[in-house]
Amino acid sequence: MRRNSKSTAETVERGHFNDYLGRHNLRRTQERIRILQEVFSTHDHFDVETLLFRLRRKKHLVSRATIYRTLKHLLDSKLVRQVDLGRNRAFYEHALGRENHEHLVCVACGKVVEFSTVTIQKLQNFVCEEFNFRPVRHSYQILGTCESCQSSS
Amino acid sequence: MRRNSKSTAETVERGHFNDYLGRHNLRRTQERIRILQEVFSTHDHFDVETLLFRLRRKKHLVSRATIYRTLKHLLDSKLVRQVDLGRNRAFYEHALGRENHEHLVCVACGKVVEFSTVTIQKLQNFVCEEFNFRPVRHSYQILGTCESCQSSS
DNA sequence: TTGCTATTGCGTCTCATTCTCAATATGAGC
DNA sequence: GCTCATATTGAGAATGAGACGCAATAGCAA
Repeated sequence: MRRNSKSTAETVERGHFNDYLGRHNLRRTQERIRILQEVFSTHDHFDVETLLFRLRRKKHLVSRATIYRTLKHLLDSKLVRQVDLGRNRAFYEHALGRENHEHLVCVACGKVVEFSTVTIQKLQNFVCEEFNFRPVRHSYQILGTCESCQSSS
Repeated sequence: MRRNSKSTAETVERGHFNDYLGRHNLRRTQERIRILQEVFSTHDHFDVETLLFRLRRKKHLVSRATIYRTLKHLLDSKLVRQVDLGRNRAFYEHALGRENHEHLVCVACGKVVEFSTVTIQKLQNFVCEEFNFRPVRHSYQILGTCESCQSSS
C-alpha cells in the first residue's frame, strides 16, 4: 500500500495531464513530460527560475519559454495553482487534493507556511451572496516575520 | 458641519503629508502637492497610468518617475495603501480612516467592491499566534464575476 | 538674494513574462 | 515503419512595470 503511494500519485498526475492534452489536441512532448515530472518531484512552492535550474541540473534542457508555456497548461488543467507570495514574480504549487489552504509568508527569509481554514470559504460564500458575485478564485496571504527572523533582528 | 467635511478631509491629508515631509527633511514641491491633490480628488482605486493621465488632462505635467517616487512617500506616510486587484500592476487607494476592508474584483469588467470584515482580522491573529509569526500586512481578494457580467455572458 | 542640496525629467536599465519565427518533432493515416 | 501536416520548440527580440543615474532645476534656510 504505502510502497506504491508515490508512484500512484504520479500516475494520477500523468493521467490527468494526458487527458488534458488529448482533449485539447496537444502533443505529449519530451519537454512537457519532463516539466510535469520535475514539478511533481517535490512539494515545495517554486518559481520559473527554480524549475529551470532543477531541470538543467538533470541535463534536461528545456527553454524558459517552454516552461512558461507548459505552466499555463498545468494551470489550465488545474494540476498546478498559482500563488502570490508578495514577491515580484509568480510562484506555483501542486493543486491536486490540496484545496482550502492559505499562505503565511515570512518577509525576511521567504519561508512559507500553509494553513488550512474553512472560515475563509464561508466568508467568501457569504460575501459573494451579498454582492451577487459568482466567485472564481480568491487570494489570501498573511505577510509577516517568522519566529527565527524576529529574534535575529 | 457637512459643508466643510470635504475641505476638512483635504486639510487633514495635506497636514499629514506636510508632517511627513518635515519629519523626513523632504521638500514641499509643486509636483508632490499636485499628486497629493489628484490622489485625493476621487475615491477610486487607481494605478500609475491613470494618475498620470488625470494629471496630464489638467495640464499638470509630472513625470512618471516622480509619480512612482511620490507614491512611495504616500505609502510610507500611510496616506495611501497598495492593493492587489489580481492584475499585473500595482493599484492604490486612500488609507486614512479606511481600515479593515477587503476587495471583491470582477474579472470581466474590473469593477471593485469593498467589503468590511472583522473576521479576517481575528483569523489573522489566530493564525499568527499559532505559528509564532509577527504579522506585517495581509492581502485578501475575491475574484469573480459581478451580477451584470454574469448575465451578459 | 545667495547657495546648498533635494528633486525633477529624461532616458536608460532591469527583470519577469510574452511573442515571433524558423527549425524540429509528434502522431495520425497509410 | 514511413510520410506529412502541423503542433511545438528554442533563441532572441519585444513588452511593460518599475527603478535608477545624471544633469538641470527649484526649495528653502540664512
